[in-house]
Amino acid sequence: MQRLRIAVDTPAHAGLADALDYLSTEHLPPGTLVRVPLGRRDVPGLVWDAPADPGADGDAADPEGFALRPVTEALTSLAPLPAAWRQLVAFCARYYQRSLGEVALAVLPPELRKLDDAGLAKRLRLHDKRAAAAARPDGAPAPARPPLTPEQHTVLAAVDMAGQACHLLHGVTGSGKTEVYLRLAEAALDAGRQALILVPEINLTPQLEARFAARFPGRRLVSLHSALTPAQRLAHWLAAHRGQADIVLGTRLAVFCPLPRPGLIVVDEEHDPSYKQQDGARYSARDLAVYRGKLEQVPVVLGSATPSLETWQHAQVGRYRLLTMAERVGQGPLPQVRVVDMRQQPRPAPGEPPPALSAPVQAALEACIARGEQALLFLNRRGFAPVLQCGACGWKSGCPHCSAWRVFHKLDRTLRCHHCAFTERVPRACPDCGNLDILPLGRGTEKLQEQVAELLHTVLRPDGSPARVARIDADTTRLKGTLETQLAAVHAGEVDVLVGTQMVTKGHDFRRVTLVVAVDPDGALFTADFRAPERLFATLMQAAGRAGRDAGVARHAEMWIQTANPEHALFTALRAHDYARFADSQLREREMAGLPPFAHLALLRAEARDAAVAEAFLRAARERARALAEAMGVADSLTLYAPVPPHVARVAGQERRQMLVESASRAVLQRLLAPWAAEMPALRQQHRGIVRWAVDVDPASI
DNA sequence: AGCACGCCGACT
DNA sequence: GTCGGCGTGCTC
Repeated sequence: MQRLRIAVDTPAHAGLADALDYLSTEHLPPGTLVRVPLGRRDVPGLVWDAPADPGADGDAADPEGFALRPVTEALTSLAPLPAAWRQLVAFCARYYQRSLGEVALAVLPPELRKLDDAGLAKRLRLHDKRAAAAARPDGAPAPARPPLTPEQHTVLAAVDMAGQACHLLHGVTGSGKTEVYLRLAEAALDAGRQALILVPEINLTPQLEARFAARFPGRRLVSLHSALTPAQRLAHWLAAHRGQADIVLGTRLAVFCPLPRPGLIVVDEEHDPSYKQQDGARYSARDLAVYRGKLEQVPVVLGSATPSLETWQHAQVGRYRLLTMAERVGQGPLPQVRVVDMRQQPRPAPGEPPPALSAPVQAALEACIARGEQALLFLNRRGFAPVLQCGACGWKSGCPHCSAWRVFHKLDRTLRCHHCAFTERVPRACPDCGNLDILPLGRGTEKLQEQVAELLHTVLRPDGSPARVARIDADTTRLKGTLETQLAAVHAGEVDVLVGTQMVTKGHDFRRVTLVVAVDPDGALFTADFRAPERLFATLMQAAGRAGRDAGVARHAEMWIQTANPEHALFTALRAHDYARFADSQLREREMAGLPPFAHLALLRAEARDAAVAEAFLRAARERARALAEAMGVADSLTLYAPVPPHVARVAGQERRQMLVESASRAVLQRLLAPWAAEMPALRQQHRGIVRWAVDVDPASI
C-alpha cells in the first residue's frame, strides 16, 4: 500500500483547500484520473503527488489520525494530465484562493468526471474509431493565402516561435489581426506543435473556426466552450489532450485544455471582460494564458484594438513586446465619429418623453436608409424601460428580493428582475395607491426598436419599400433562436436598422452597415466602477468598427454618439480613433487614484440573510487581516478598507457586503491572502448566518 | 458543495 | 404512527 495525495472537489471555504491523502495498492503517476470515496460519496479525483513525508508503508493514518481510505479505481486508460497542466491548475488555485481539487476537477469536461474506467475505455475506443473515420487526407491542396501587408510582415518577424515571450498585438479594427493569428498557427503547426486560440465569447467561435478550418484543410481543429454537448466537449478535449487536434479554439475554459505539444497561445480581444470568470474560481483566462506561456515555454500573443490598461502598461514598460498594426487592410478609413450634444437638443414638450434620436441622428439614419445601406443602433439596456413609476404616488417597480428595479418587458408584459430573474405580470394599477397611470421611465432596446419603427414608418428604401427594423439582444436570442441565425438575416440584407445591446458590437462582419449610433452611452461614464470608462471606450471603438467594413461604402461610414458630455476626454480620443491617448490619460488617473495596474486588489465578499451579520463578519475579517499583516511586517504596504455594500446590495433575498484589500505589491497581497483565507472557515463559525464568502482576486469591478 | 443526521408539523 | 421541512456538521 502506498500513500497518494489526491485532488478532489472540496471547497476551500469549508477549510479543505489542499489535496487529500488516500491509499493505493498500485503505483499511480501524478495526473492520473481516479475515483475515491469522500464521505458517503464516490467522487472523481486526480493523483497530485506523493506526500512530502510518505511515512512507512502501510502507515494508514492521515496527519490527524484518521484511517486513510483506499482509491476506488484508477482510470488508467486516460493518459495522466501533463505536469505543466498540473502546475497551471495549482497556480490558479493558489492565486485565486480556491481549493486545488475544485479547480482541477472543474476544468475537466463534465462527462469525464462521471465515467468509471470501463466507461472511459469504451469512450476512448469509440473516439479513436470516429477520429480515424473523420481524418482528413494530409496533403490537401494548400489554400491561397492573402499577401501580407508590410505591417503584418514586421509583426510576424518579431514573434520568435521558439521563444516564450508575451506580445501585445495592438491592431486597429480591420488591420488583419486574424491573418497574423493564422500565420502564427501555421508556423506552430509546421513545427509539429499545437496552437491554442482563445476568444471571449461562444458567439465569436463559429466565424473564426470557419476561417481556421478553411486555412488548414488537412489539420484537425476542435472548439471548446460551454455550449457544446457533454459528449462533444469530451471528444474535443480528448482530441486535444491526446495530441490528435492541432488547433484548439475556445472560450476562457479552454485555457485549461491539456496539450501534449503546445506551440502557441493566442488571446483574441484580450481586453474583453468575458475572460474573467465571474463565479466559482474567479480566474482571468487572459492572465492564466500569459502564465501558461511561461510555463510551457511558448509564445503568447494578446490581440486587441483597445487593450486592457493592465496589458497596455505591461507593453509600455517592456514586460510584453508591443507589436503595432495601424493600417487597415483592403478597407476604407475608420468611420468618422460625430458627437451630438444632447444638451443642445430642443427640450420636449412638458410631459413628453425626450425623443430617442436627436434631429441630426435621425437625418443621418434616414439618409442611410435612402442609400439602401444599413444602420446599427447600440443601446446597452435590454427590455422596454428600466423601471416603471406610478404618476400619482411615485411607486417604482422595485424587486422584492433585490435592491434593484425590475425592468419592464413589453412583449410579454412582465416586470423582470435582471439580477434574480423574479418575474411578474405588470400590475394594471399601482400596487400602492391603485392609480391606473403607471409610466415607463427611461428606455431599453425594446422601446428603442418601437420608437425607431414609428419614426421610420414613412421612410422608404431605394426600391420604394418601407424600412425594416430588427432587434438583437439577450431576450431575442433566447426567444427567437441563435444569434447566428438572427445575424444571418442582417447579412442577407433583410434588415435595414438593427437595434441591439453590446451583443451586436462584437466581431460581426456587417458589410453594408455605414451608420452606427451610440444612443445613450452616458450611463457608463460616471459609474462608481473604475473600469467603466475603459470598457465604454472599447465597446464604442468596437461598435465603430462595425461601420464601413466594405471598402465600397466606407467613405461615408459614420458613428454618432449622443451624449450630454461631448467634451469628455473619452469622446475626444474616440473621435481621433486614438487609443493611446485615451489609455495614457486613464493610466495617469489610475496611478493617482492608486488603482490597477498600479495597485493590486482583492475583494472579500460575504452574503447573509441579515446585513448586520455580513458586516460583522467582514469587520472581524478586517481585524484578522490587520493582525496578520502586522505579524508579517507588511502592514504599511497594505490598505484594508471598511466593508461596504456593493452596487446591488441585495440579490435574491441575500444581503451582500464586500471589503477591499489593496497593495502596490502583488506579492504582499498574495502573502496576506493565503493565511487570511485559511482563517475564514473558523471566522464563519463565529458569525452564524453567513451564507457564503469568497475572495475575488483582481476583481473586474469594485 | 453534497449529503448526511436530527428534531418538529400535516398526511396515508 | 411516518414523510419531510431545512438547520448544523463532516468529508483524507
